[in-house]
Amino acid sequence: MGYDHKSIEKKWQKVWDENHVYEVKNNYLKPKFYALVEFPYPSGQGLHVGHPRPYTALDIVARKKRMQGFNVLFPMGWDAFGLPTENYAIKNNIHPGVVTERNIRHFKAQIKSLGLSFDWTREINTTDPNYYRWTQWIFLKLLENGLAYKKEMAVNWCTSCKCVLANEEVVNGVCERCGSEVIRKNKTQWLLKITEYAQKLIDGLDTVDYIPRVKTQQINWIGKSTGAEVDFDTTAGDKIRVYTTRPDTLFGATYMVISPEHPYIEKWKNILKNYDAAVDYREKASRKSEFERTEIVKEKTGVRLDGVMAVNPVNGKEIPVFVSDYVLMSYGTGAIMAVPAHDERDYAFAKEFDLPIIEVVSGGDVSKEAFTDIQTGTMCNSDFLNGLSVSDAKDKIIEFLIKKGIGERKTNYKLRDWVFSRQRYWGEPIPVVFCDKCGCVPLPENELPLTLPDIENFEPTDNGESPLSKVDSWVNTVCPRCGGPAKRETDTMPQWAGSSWYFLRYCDPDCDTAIASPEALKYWLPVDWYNGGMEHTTLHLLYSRFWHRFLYDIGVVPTPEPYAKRTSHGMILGSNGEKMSKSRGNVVNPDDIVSEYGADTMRLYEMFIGDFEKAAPWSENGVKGCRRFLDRVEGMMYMLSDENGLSAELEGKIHKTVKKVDEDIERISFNTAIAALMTLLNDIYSLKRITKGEMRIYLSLLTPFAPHLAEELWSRCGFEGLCCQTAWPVYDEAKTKDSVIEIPVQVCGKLRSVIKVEADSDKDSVLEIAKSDEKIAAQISGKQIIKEVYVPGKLVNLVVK
RNA sequence: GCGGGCGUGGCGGAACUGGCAGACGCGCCAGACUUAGGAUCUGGUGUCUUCGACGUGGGGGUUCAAGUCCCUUCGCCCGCACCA
Repeated sequence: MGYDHKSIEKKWQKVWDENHVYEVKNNYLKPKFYALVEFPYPSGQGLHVGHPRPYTALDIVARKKRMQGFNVLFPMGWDAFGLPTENYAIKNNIHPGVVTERNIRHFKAQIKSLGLSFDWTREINTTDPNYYRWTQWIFLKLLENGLAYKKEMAVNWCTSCKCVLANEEVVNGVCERCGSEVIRKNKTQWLLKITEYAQKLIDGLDTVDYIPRVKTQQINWIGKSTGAEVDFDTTAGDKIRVYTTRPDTLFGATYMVISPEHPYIEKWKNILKNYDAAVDYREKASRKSEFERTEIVKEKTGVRLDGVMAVNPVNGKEIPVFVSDYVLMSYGTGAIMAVPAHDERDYAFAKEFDLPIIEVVSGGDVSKEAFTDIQTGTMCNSDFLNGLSVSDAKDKIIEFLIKKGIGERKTNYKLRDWVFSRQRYWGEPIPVVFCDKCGCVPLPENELPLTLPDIENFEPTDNGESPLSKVDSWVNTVCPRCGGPAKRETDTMPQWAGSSWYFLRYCDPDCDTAIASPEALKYWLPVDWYNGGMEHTTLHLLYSRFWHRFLYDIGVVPTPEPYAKRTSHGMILGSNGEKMSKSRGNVVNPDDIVSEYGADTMRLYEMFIGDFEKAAPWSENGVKGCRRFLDRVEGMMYMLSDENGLSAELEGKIHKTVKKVDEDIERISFNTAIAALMTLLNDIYSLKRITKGEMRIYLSLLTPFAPHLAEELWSRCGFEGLCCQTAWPVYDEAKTKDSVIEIPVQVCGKLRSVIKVEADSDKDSVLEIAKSDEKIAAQISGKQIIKEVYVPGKLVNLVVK
């Protein structure tokens, strides 16, 4: 039963292709609209039902904007470097390039079957040397501007992937990709100074339209805090600097804590009576993985350094110095002043080690717990700060510290620099060489792209070197500066490199003189609407904003921010409400749905499934319901009259529906837009008649959601041109309003009746009609009306006694 | 612990600035057409003690009026997690 989706969908996809209807030219005279979805990683598993959800959503937006006369850029490509492909290649002994090509072919066929209006002439692939040439170019620019550097550091090391991970890639102490244990390991790594952009990345959020949870998550991740750095003298005759957000509590500092990795342990080697214990503690801490170290939050451990004391600069008191792993070397100065009365961690530590707790902000009960409220407290036991509020005390103490030359204001960020090296084969080679004479030398731009050598064995080495290190002919080269022998960098870039700027390449994908021509960038940027997963908020989204802002600062791109608007879709779960996975056996293959019900049904269902931003469980019955709707749409063909105008019965409803669908698409409410189309269809079915004029509008509204069927019916109605190229319907606000409206009438807030009134009636006449209504009269008879409420066009409420 | 979000029929979910709670779809019930129905069409469908009352996790409040605002409490999801 129903229409033949297979032949219809194939037929119209061919027509669209042959007529190049979705291809877009850089026509700088037309108003532009740039709609973007995150390009997929072409995995071996093929398309997941989760992929079409954001794709269809922005396809609807793109189609609507196109119909509204915009020059719409809606591109697609492949984020194709990455570990799973490489691991698959190792296991099956196939070149990752071959695997990638095969996966892309499969993905592309699947995506194409959905009838998405991507401009495939702009398809890009991050593993294409003509693409990664420019990824490498951006790296050289970062290097040139001092934003890329090499450093030996403790890194997150995935024991299974044998590879370094960025902080953002470690989730609950395990590798985000494979779930294996992540340990700390010292390695020399490339890093990018994203921290230098921390403030710009926060400030930029004020200028863009992102859904609030994306903004707050980025702000929290960057983690700005303000306070002061303060120098404490020590009995060793040197100074130790701490960072604190609460300089106001300085009088309450009763001990100091330094991180186990703090260099002063070595510096004080000869004066410490328990140096061995400190070193032992440091060893133990270093052997803990990140996971273990953060898991044991309950108990505080540490070692008191014997032989050295710090001196509180405001009262001259000597206070003990501890080593504890609750202080991190990588944040602030790696040392803190501990104020147990007003910090929960210090409080717990002080209780554990039986240290004095001195209240310096009154308002709480420090014998029970730390008092951390900065709004209500008043300073006490603090000499010249006594009686001040916390914020006034902060200003005053900082002034004091500055005057004495023992401290200054300081802002810190939790954000760390981006670890940019990966010891793997399948990534962009980092375009630098190491020369004995000249050190690290960047490749000249005209030597880009530095292509990956074709190799046989992609197995990572056990010593943590990239597989590239085994290719002597590639590694050994000449120094571009002195011509002497040099060795290439063998680490490659992380997967996030190629995706940090791909939206720029779409603007001008074949440009071979720049990442894209300045004209194209000026025209298309910023991306008007970018949709993607929440899981990329602190990874891809932040990284790409960083690169973009950098490119703006050096004059390569015309806008400080890459994306004007960011939305995010929810996950599609299995029908049991759990995440889809092979092990749970609840996976739905999009190909099966397209084959059995058609692409239009698939699209419609994923848009109708629920709130676009929330997770929603799959329901085969829901799919069937959407297919039933489309069959009923097709059924309208048998009710078609020859009239061209709008019938009196439907005119108002049609204008309302146009308005509703239009507005709902803009506010990401696709499910209610579809509901409006269903309601209108039900109205048409009750009339059993539809005019050609009505059909024309109906199909125009439907085509962004179900483009194949809309196109088919458009042609069967004999309408000119293509449905997807027709103008988006315009509604008349006046016609969305009814002349006679229904007004609910309440008595004492309880609904008692509904009356019909002229829409422009005044308060008195509405109240009169209401009171004369039979049911209302019965309710109010013999009672005194003490209040009459009329909300124009909404309701009447009579309060009686 | 901190930050963000959520809690509405049997289910997915509507309800935009407080103004008819439950749109639309699924499921279910009844009827029609049928040899048949897991197809289609038509009608019904929040709950109950059904001319009425009660209903948006629980309790309290503001208001003529509360799913929506305020306080409080319980439960769930997501993010961060010793960041001084």
